[in-house]
Formats: sequence, structure tokens, C-alpha cells
Amino acid sequence: MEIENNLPKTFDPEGAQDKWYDVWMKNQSFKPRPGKQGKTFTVLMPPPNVTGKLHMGHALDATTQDTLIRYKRMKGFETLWIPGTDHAGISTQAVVEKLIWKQEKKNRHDLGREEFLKRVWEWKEQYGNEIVNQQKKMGVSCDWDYSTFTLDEIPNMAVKKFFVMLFNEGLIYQSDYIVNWDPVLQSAISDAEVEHKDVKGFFYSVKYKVKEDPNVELIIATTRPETMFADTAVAVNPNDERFKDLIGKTAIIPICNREVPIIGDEHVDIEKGTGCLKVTPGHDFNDFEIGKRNNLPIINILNKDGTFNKNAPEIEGMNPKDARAEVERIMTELDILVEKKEHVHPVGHGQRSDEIIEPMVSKQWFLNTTQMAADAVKAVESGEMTFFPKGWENTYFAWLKNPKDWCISRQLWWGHQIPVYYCKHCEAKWAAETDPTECIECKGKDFFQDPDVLDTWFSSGLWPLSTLGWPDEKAMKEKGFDKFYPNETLITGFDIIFFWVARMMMMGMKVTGKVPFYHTYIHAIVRDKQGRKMSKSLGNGIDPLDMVKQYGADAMRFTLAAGSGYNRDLNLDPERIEGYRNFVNKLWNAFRFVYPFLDKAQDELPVKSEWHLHDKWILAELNDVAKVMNEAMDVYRFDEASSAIYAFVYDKYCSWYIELSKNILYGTDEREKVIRATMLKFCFKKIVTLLHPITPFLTEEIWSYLSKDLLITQEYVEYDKSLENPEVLELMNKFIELTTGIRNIRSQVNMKPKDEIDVRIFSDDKKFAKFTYDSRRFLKALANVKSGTIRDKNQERPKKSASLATGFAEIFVPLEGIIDISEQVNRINKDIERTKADYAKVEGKLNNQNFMANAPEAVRAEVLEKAKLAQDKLASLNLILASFQ
RNA sequence: GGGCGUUUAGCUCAGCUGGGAGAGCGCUACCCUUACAAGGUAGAUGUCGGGGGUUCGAUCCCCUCAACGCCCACCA
Repeated sequence: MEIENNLPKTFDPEGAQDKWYDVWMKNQSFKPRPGKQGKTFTVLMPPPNVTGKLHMGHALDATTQDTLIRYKRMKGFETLWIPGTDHAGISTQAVVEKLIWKQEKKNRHDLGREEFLKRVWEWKEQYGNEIVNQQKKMGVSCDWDYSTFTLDEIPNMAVKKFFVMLFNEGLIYQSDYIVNWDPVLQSAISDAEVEHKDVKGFFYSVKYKVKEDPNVELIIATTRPETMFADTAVAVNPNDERFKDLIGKTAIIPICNREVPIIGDEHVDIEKGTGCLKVTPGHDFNDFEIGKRNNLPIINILNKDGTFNKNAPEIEGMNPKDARAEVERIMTELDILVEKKEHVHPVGHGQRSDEIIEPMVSKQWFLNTTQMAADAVKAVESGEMTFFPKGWENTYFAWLKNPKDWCISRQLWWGHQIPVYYCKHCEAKWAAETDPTECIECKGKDFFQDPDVLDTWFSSGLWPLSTLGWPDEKAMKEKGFDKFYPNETLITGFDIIFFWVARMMMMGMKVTGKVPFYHTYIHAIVRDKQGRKMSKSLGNGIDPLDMVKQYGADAMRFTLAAGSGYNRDLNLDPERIEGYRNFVNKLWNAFRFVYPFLDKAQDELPVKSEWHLHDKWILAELNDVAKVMNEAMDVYRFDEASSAIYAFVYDKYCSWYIELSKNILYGTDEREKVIRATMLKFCFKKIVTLLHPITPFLTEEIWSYLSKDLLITQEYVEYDKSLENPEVLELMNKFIELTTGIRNIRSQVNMKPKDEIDVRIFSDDKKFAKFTYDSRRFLKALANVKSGTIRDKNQERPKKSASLATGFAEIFVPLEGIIDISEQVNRINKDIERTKADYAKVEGKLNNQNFMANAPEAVRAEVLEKAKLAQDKLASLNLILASFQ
């Protein structure tokens, strides 16, 4: 039979993507709209860097958030998903600096601050929105009108307001302190931006002389002999018997022959090294603390670029590597180098620059986070904010329970300039939200603003507030601050729990007293097939846009959703995307099948009495899927939701319901046709509704043939208890097992699909027998059964047939003379052994007094049922065996 | 050094308060059957990392060992 079908044979993702995104935009589908829940649901997109190009991490971010927001939208929440981009101080400045250098051979100092910033803004306007277009390709349904850039006016106001507030409380202070100095960026960075990596170096043992005791030689172990020039003491542990007497005496630093005191300090580990420690307060974190305890002077021997300054004359101008070699040479010459052995130790590297960080003392701005961190901890402990999966709260606590003051100033230009002003006439130093016109003390006009900018995360931490207009009252009203703050869910990767989640919690609570969001769902990190991090140097990156082009956005989204649950890693194999592309196409083709019958379908389902058993069955199965998906989505188990609908579409709807429907649709009973067409359409509407949050384009496309309105704003499918039907499920499962059994026999004896067969079924299961009899016409279609009988088990079995037994039925296909008897006998014997083994297991339990006494009723009943099934099957198999005698 | 996590079919992973192990991909055989070869039908595969314990019963809980991964930690 030829049925006219003008739908393309494969789904065209690109066409659907462009078409529907436009429609949704025009229809304002992404805007918050009050729904039946009477509640809002807000999600804040982690703002990607303006320099960014969409990578797989973003794709996963986008997929999980969009899936969630579409789901909640359909559930009837007033959903708002807020997009934005981050100025990303360091990386953006670096990108533009590099560009200018390439084109004009000028650095930022050549241009001057004002001109340089102008160039960065120009760059941002031109290239900064690339990532937004890429996100759109993935179907993100955020409200673009809320889009915010971290350097926009409102975020800038937020930063100033917050800064001034905490400055006036004394929580933000300026201090000469030892900081992580990145010599490439020539800026301080925060502790969180330092990554420790193991580096191969050497352990040098160096002879020091003691002034009072020329015969005594102290051996000091160090990995950084070049910092000797900045030493201001030698320390030993006061409890160390070996050196106790030296405390109070004077050591002479070799090479520069400077005299420094020998002090006692508990920090010195008696076991470690030689037990004598050179103290370098200017360039070592611990030594800085020792220095403070002992009132030691600080000597700085480094320039901002990491080279040595005039305080280390022998190595002045050298970089650390050359300096170390030079010092080593001098030490050898002076014969004070006792030993040099290889040593692997962790060394801090800049997260952005990947250069070795030099601890250096400088004047920086700090934020005292003690109280804020404690509050942020409490909020999670009390359950006000919950992590999914819960385990991630440990990472959060690890950081916040040991809070260190946050170094918030950066010696960069691109960013929020610190709103602190200094008067040139008097000593006044003050913070202000708006540009001042005069000194607050002397009213003089000659003042200047602190040249440093704030750490990028300082503005990111205020993101939940500033994207909703805070602190500008008019903007807050327009954007619905009171309605949408706190957000509902934050979705992000675990790598920024410290950087971002913790900071937003601290800052959001500080300002509003409320957590900025109630849930934090931490998704996996996307890795390559072998579990390696995707990186440029390995060349193992997968470009999401390539994948979208090759397989379609829906296929990629489904892959990411299916792969993301509560796991930490998502090892992405492009073959999986291909697999799910096939799923997308499968559903499309299922729709192609249904399509020509749509005009027969009615709008309303027929009365229940007219439902075929198939209908009851598929609706019950579909209802199960709705239940699973709703529950899974609510706890961010996108993997479970995906696999539930996947399995349903393939294994229930396509393999059985559509196949069973063919007989009806191609038949002659018109009423039956109408009902079936109605059911097929009804199911399809439910399927695409359930699937829409994950694969929006495909489903909206299909929906457009099913309904005049848009799917994106339809109500999600809810679980409906009245559709449950365990009896029908059991019957259908038996029918499926029977059909599969017959096909199995066909396959065993190498039958061609065209070969028709005669089947004899024996069963004492009355319901099954009746249903099978009623379904005889379907067996013809599904297993090419030409004729057959179904009888009680007390009837005689045919001889020498290809046969098979389930617990509830025996299937005989009489093929005497065609089949290989011994092969059949072997097969039956194997099955007998397997079934005996199965039975032995359950029998053991039934004979176990303790099991019978302790196991719950339901478990016992189940075991009993299994035992009966195995026994019946065994009896059947023995009968079959006998038929070959 | 501290913490977290992982170890289940060839590969990537599920397995939800303990009742006898699943999916996708891959693989094998047969099929271009009138929605779909980006497909169909049938099929094979696991000492659930090792050892011990609790329990009537352990992939699941406890102890221990091993391997791997990640995060944090003051560069003697």
C-alpha cells in the first residue's frame, strides 16, 4: 500500500533550529509569565567571558539550564533565565594587549589608561557577543532583555555600593601584606587563583657562619638560594637541642655578608631539612608570619616583573632562573655549597598566566570574610541552600570554614576601578559611591582615585543582585527584584564553587540577609572519551558548534542531558552524539508514520470502554514515563529523564504500539481506525511534550503538525493515577514474550522473514490465552504466523517441533523433517539446565527457615512466584524433550 | 600531609533507604518487511577491584588492602 507522505525521510535539524528560535523570540516565549503554580523560578546563567568561544562546558551549562527552565516553564512557573557576560579582567586585557602589540607594536603603557580602555571597549563591542550567538544556536531560552555585562552601569553601581558599605564597616582594608604576585600580569592575585604544581628543583645545603663563634658552621637547606639577599634572620626550633645555644647569636649570610639574628621559632620543623631555616619575610608566606612574630625587617629584592632589583646586586636584573644559576655558581666558588640534591616540591602557579607566583609584600586591598563566610556556612548547614549532589557541600565548607582575607585589588586597568580616593593636600582617604568633587576633609579639589581595579569575582559575586537591578531602585522595580530574588537554582561546574558559589552566597547574604539561590546543582566536567580534560595543547577538544552542525542541536543536547546526572565527569564520545542523532531521527520517522493518519484522529480521546487493550497499555506505560521524568527533573537527574523517554520511544511506542497499530490502520474497521489514529496522535503529543525540554527543536517541529499553538508554552505531562493498569501491563508483557519467543524460534531454525509458519501454543493461563486468541491477526504481522492454535496444557503436544517454553506457555512450531532434531534437543537440554539452576536458587531460599521467618511478605511472595514459574517451565521443557523421543 | 571521589559487560556509565545486575555504543547472525539501513529481528558477554565482617540474604552497610582521579595545603 502506498501512502502519500511529503515529510522528508530524515529530520532536518538546521531548518528547525533557525525557524523555531525565531518564532520563539517573536512570540516572546522566553519572557517570564505568571502560571498556574503562582510562583517564580529563576535561574542565573554563569556569565561566560566576553573573550570566550563556546566550548563543551558551556554547552553542558546551556543544556542543563535550558532543559530545567523549559521544564519549569511548562510546569506553570513564572520562569526567568538571566543571561550575561563577564568582563573577565585578566584574560580580556591580555587578549587585547596581545592584539594591539601584534598590530601596532605598542603596549598598554604606550597608549595610556584612557586610550587603552577605549580600545578594549571597542574590541568588546565588536567581538564580545560572539558567544551569545553561539548560545542561541543551542536553543537557550533565556530572557535576552535581562542580559547584563559585568561592567554595565548597574553592576558598577553594585560594586561601588557594596565596596563602600564594607569599607565603612571596616571590613575592607588596605594593608602591606605578602601576596601572590604574578610577574606576567604584574598584579597581585588571590589565593584561589593560585594552582600548586609539582616542580622538579634542587635542595641546596648552604654553609652560614656564626659571628660570635667562627668555628661553628650552620648548614641551611633551601630550594631558593637566590632569596638569600632578602633574608633577615635564621631560625631554629627553640626545642631543638642541637641549636638551642645559638639563639640570640648572629648569623652571617654568605655572598652578601650581611648579619642577621638567629631566632627561635616554633614553626621550624626539627625533622625537616637541616633544622635551620633561612627567614625571608619579603618573599615567603611562612617567613612573613615569622617576621611579624619576631619584628624582623622586610627586604624586597624583586621588581614587579619578577626580575631582581638592586637589593640583590650580584643578580640584579636577572630572572629567577638565571639568578639561581648565578647564585649557585658563586656558592660553588666560595665553597659554601655543601650539597645539592634533586627535590620535587609544589610551587604556586598563576591560574591565568601559568607562571610561577612570587610571594611579595605590597600594599593591597583586602576583604575580611570571617563573618560572611560563617553565615554562608550556616545557610548550607541549615538547609537554606542545598547542593545537588549533596557531596559538593564538603568542597564548599572546606573553603568557607577556613576563611582567609580575600585580596581584592588587581593591578590591571580593565575592570571596576576601586572607589577609593586620596587627597593630595591632606591625608584623607575615603570611599565613595559617586565620583566626588572635593576632598571630604579639606574640601580641596586635588585628589585622585586608586588606580587598581577589583578582582573580577568581586563583581561576579554580586551577580544575583545586579542582574536584577540592585542597587538602583528604579531598575530593581523594572526587573522585579522582589519577585525573582532569591533565585531558585544555580547550575554550574564544581571548579568554581570557591570562586563563585561561595562568593555569591557571602555577598548576597551580606546585602539582603537571604541566600541568593536555594539550590546549587553541580554538573559534571566534560572530558574527552578517555576521560582527559579537553585542552588546546592535547588537541582533544570537541567544538559544540561542529557537533551542532554535524548532528543537530537536539542530538547534542540529548547527549549531554543523558550523560549528566550526579557524576563528576562526563566523558564525551562523538559517537554517542551520533547515536542520539539516530534517536532524534527515529522519533521523526515514527511521526512520519503517524502523519498520514492524523486527519482521521479526533481531538478528544474516545470513552474508556472503546479503548483497546493496546491503548490502555501504551497510556499506562506513557504515564509511568511521565512520573519518572517529573521526579527526575525535579532533582536534576537529567540522565534518568532522558533514558526513560528514550526507552519508551524505542521499546514501547515504536517497536510495539506502532507495529501493532499497522494491522488496524491498514484494516477495514473504520471506527477502529479512528480510535487508533486518535490514540497515536494523543501519545505523540505527550511524547513531544515530555521531550521538549531536552530536544526543543524536533519537538516543536512535530508539534506544529499536531496543533496550532506553540509547544514551548504547553503544560507538561503530569502523572495520572487513573491510568495505572498493572493487569494490562502483565498481559501485554506476556504477549510480547510470546511474540519474541516465536521470533526466536524462527531465528533458531534460520527462517526467512517471508516464510509463514504454523504455531501451536499451550497454556493454562486463561486471560493470556484469550488475549492471544483475540490477537491472532497481530501475530501474523509481528511474526508472520499464518495459522495456529492455543490449547490447555492437558492436550497432547505435537511431535518433533521447534519449541520453546516460558513459565506460562509452551510454543511449538511443527517443522518435522526441516529442523535438526539433535540441535533442538541440545537447546532444550541447555534451557533445562539453566532453569534448574534458577529453581535451585529460589528453592534454597524457600527451604531456609531464617529466610521464611525474616524476609518481608512481598519478597517471599516474589520468590514463591519465581519458583512456580521455574517449575512450570521445567515441566514444559521436559514435555518438549519427550516430544522428540 | 589533609579531604573528596572512582573501581559494575570490549568502551562510556545507571543501579534511588540491602532481595540476586541493567542501558547506550560496540560485537555476531539474518533481513533493503509498505515510518525509519541514521533501520529491523534475534543473540553472546559480567568471580559488580581484592580480602574480611554484619545479615536469612551484600553491587548496595562496616573494616581493610590496592589502583586511579580530583581538590585543598607554607616553594626549608
